[in-house]
Amino acid sequence: MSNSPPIEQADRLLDAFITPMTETRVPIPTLERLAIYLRVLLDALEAGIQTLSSQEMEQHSGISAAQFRKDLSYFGEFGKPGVGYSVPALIQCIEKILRLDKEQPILLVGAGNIGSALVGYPNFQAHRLRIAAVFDNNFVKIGRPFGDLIIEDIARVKEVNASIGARLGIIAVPASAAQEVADLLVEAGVRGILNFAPTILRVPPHVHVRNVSIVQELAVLSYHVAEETV
Amino acid sequence: MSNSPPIEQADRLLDAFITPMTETRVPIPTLERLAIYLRVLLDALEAGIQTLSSQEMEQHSGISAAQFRKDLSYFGEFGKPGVGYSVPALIQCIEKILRLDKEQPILLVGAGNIGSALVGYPNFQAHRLRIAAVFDNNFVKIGRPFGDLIIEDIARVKEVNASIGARLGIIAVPASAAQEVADLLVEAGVRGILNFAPTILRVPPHVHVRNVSIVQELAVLSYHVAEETV
DNA sequence: GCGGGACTGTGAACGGTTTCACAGTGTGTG
DNA sequence: CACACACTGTGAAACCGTTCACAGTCCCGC
Repeated sequence: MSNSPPIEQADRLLDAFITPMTETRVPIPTLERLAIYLRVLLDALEAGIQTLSSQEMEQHSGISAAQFRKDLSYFGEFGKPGVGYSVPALIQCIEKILRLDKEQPILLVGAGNIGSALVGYPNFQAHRLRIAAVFDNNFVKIGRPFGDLIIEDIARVKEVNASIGARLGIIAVPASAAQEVADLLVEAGVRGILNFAPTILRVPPHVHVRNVSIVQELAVLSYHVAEETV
Repeated sequence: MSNSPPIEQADRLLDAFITPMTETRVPIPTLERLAIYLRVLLDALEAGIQTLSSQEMEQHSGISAAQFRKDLSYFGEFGKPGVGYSVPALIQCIEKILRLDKEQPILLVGAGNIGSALVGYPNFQAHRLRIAAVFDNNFVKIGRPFGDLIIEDIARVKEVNASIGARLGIIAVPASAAQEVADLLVEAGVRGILNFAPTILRVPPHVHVRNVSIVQELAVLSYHVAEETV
């Protein structure tokens, strides 16, 4: 897998994440930024850039150079003083940290509009995120094709995931059904849920939930655009 | 418009937002939570609940009672000691704070999968968010119907918005076109942009941008689901 | 092989949010 | 009318994340 010039550095880097450094919890904002760095790095790679300094990262990502270095310091040492960061090596490191180095199967629940947008989403592939199965509770939809997949009965989610082994799930159903779906996903072994439904999900402590709320985002913007008028 | 029991209180509350209290900037996390409170309150209203304490809000929203009270304190005093908060009155207040009390027209750019999901999104209506026009640059799509609307040429966005007067825009186009679209939106008078494209947009300081990145969300979850395995 | 320049990694200072704890206030009851 | 109760609103403390600034390291040229 990739014999980029600085082999030994790459190996050193790839091992780094194994040691979770100290016992320090990694701040969630840091994880979110990691994904941004990765995007910039992938663009840089495409542009043929081999090396990047934290200064240059600041220009491309809008995140301060100090922040970038601090974020990486939670996981190890990835740069060379006087030079910067090897683009391909750092990509591999961040991918490994975020577990995007191996394909991540994902269960999608809800074969509606949002679900359609997700299965057709082109950016998943670059990050090895793959929607491995689609579920719905509408018997009219069950059995129909959906992208490359066939819509399955949500009642069978545990059964289906026994062979897939996905740890991530996406809930794209109406709010009224979301909690029920969450319970089924958890029972099927899912540990991380991306929730598009406007509800607070109750899940066991070992399950992580992230909510995507378009209305919430627009509400914050709505406040800001008016603020400046007053 | 609603003559709920505590009329005089409602009026007192509605005036409160006019005074931006002190010069204190409202924290963005507070604004984000405001939208969550609003959702809980609307659910409560539907369930016929007239009064809510900060304790009950904590149970329904997952946000601590102290946080809830502190958040509201940025805008005024909305509760009655010993009783709690009037649900209908507080709904009106938060709507007014977030400028969701009057219809907010929104320009949508990108008539693809995400765009489809957005025009069909049922939750917008409850918050008086309305997609007032849809644009694309693909001449095959221009002129076609899209939900209740007709897809217009992105080149005409300024012209079209002269009559709509929207201050909010949504970018749902590929990353390669996002910056160009952002520039056009800003020129058309948009002050707040919700960006679905995986790029950092450069905009003038008076324009607010919020990014929605599904990949980023999944990346954070991906980290967490693996973390607990080690 | 040595010196200068460039850039990283990180402890310490800073600033902003969240949490705490309690004083203040309205309500209902006897 | 007075007391007990319930709950709010808010200064102060605690916590966390960001920013700063510099010591340490590496590379390159001479």
